[in-house]
Amino acid sequence: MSGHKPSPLAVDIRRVAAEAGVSIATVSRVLNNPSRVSPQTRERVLEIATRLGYRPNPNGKRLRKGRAETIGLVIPSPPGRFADSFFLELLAGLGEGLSDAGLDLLVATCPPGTEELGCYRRLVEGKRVDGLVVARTRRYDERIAYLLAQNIPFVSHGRSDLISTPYPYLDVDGQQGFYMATQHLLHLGHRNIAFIGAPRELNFATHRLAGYRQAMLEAGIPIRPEWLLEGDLSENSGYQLAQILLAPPEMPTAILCANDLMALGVLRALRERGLKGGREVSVIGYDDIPQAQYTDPPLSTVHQPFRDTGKRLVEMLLARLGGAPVSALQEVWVPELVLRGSDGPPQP
Amino acid sequence: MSGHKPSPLAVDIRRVAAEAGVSIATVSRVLNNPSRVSPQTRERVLEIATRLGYRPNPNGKRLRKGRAETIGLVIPSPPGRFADSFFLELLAGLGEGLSDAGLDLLVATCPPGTEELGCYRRLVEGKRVDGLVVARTRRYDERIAYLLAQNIPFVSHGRSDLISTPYPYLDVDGQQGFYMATQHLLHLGHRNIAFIGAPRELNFATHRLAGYRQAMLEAGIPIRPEWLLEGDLSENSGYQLAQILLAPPEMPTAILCANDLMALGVLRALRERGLKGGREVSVIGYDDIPQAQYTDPPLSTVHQPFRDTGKRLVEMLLARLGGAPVSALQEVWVPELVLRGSDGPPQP
DNA sequence: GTACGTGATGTAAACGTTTTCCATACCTTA
DNA sequence: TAAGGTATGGAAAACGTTTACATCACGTAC
Repeated sequence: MSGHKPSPLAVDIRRVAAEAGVSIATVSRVLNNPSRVSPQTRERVLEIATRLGYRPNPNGKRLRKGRAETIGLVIPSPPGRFADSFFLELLAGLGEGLSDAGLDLLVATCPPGTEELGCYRRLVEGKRVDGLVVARTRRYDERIAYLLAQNIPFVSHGRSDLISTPYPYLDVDGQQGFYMATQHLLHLGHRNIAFIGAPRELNFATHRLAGYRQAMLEAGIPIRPEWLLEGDLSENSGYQLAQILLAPPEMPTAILCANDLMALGVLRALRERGLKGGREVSVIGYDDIPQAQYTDPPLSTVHQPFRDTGKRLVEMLLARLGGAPVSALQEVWVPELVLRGSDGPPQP
Repeated sequence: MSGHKPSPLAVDIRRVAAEAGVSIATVSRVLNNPSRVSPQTRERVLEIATRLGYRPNPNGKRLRKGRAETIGLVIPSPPGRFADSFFLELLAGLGEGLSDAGLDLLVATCPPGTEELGCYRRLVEGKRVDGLVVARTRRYDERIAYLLAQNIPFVSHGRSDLISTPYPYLDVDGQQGFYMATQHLLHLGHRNIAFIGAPRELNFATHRLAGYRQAMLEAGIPIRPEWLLEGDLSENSGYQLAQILLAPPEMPTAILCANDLMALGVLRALRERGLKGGREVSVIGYDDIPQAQYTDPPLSTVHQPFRDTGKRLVEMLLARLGGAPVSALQEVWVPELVLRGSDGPPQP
């Protein structure tokens, strides 16, 4: 019992050619290299092709061209998937540009126990993709090292510090972002500013921390080690760490969080203690996730334009596939500090 | 300036055959139909194939077999993308089963302005996928109608009411879920239960509403029209509608929300008015998104096993591709009511 | 001893494109 | 008018598989 039969009359290039009274070569040329064929026949073939609803079979094309006409994105295994909206926005941005270029987007999620690199191997060594987008870069990123070694085109969202060979990336400058955020708090008069960071192996963790450090250093304010914590980017983690920070004897007057989710947790902890974010304690997050507008108080944060990022990443990858040199494909964007209600001058 | 060169020595089936001293047909058989070849040669070929790291070129295979070896998922355009974690969990579940089966997952996101059906057309008429997963079904779902008409295998997450031809689906019974939730509230003594629903065209909206209606009917409690609202599933929408419900003269003692995000909004509205969820007003959501555990109070809700759903959807789709009859591929799961802190007996 | 099934392998065709090479006809130019 | 360039289109090879069919050797049954 066969579940489905293939479409009754597959209309292939032969059919179009026959109908138009030309060779298949001509039909192919009309579609891929229109200038190589006379206007009259071009029109005729085109008309017939659309009338018949002809769509070149992608597999034939791919085989002949030796390309997959597909780019890949590997989504890390979900235990540790803390940024849902990030990936979906990115996906949306990627998809948009790709379908315009006639490319497909292959998404692989590596199963929980699996080595992430294995997913990449499968995709590139199995010739399933022409290029890749690498997200959530780590400080030393073996994925990037691997792709460089294989000499396969890719672009990375975020840099990887400890890799010497240049490669294309698009990064939003987390250092700058948190430099601005910290400076803002300093200008408001804060001196006791705590920092809840991200896991060290993630590259942006280092950058955001560096921004905080730089601002504090410039202001001549020493950083208390007990106010320098590291969370796992989950809401709950922010909540837990806030408990530590808010315990006596001395509380910070402001808390900087490496992402919004943790900031949400901090706000929850404040609320439970009857403290109001933005009054007793200022809180600033990073990412500007959708919920950030609706917290109580609305969360001040550093905005990342994920969607635009995705779109640009596609452009860069396309350029790379087209042979553009790496040096032209390294961008660092400056993020924007979005002040809502969760920051304010310190209580006297 | 070419961005990258293809791998220096592509190892194809010919190479393996030559190395093993057999014909390419034999190599192919070893990989696809091992019983057709003698144990000795099978071993030898296998050994050589792995030593050389041979991977059949997917495009050759796909062309010959006339299949895409890919299944598709269309993610709706993000304005209106209210369930981030839903799609990512689903993706994770799908991906897991698929890579085991050697299939790829093609994800298309239709650009904001675009007709969603167009994405489906592109995928199936362009022969880019062998099958599809349809998510977030609508009451009359043109996508399902289209796929049925095209006779292309698919499974749907959720049913579509107004389509007569049977098709494979996996649904979590929202009616049952909210029937249980409402009954629970009734048992607690609530009589004034409001309902914030989802947009009517979404199929689960109808189901969840029906569960509420059924329980109220059985209890002999008339439903007040002013307590029957419809939101857009966003957190903010829940917040706005709660303002209406909480306005004098008379407030409901419990509010049922068609999804957790809106329930979060309701909790926020309560908080702002100094009311405590679960004491003054009970709130129950639907979905059990990650944040639900961490709200204040923790949100009582109806749990949907998205990940398992994704895994099962793949199994069903595979079965369908293998020719299983539709009648064996229709499942309705019973969800689980998860009681946390946001429900309780009504205030006297 | 001939005929025949059977198991193992090879040959070659096909899948649907793109692209290289040729052939033809035309136009230009000396 | 001959020579050579240019525009146009066709024939055929190639991309890397899978699979229908042919071949061959061998054991078995009569």
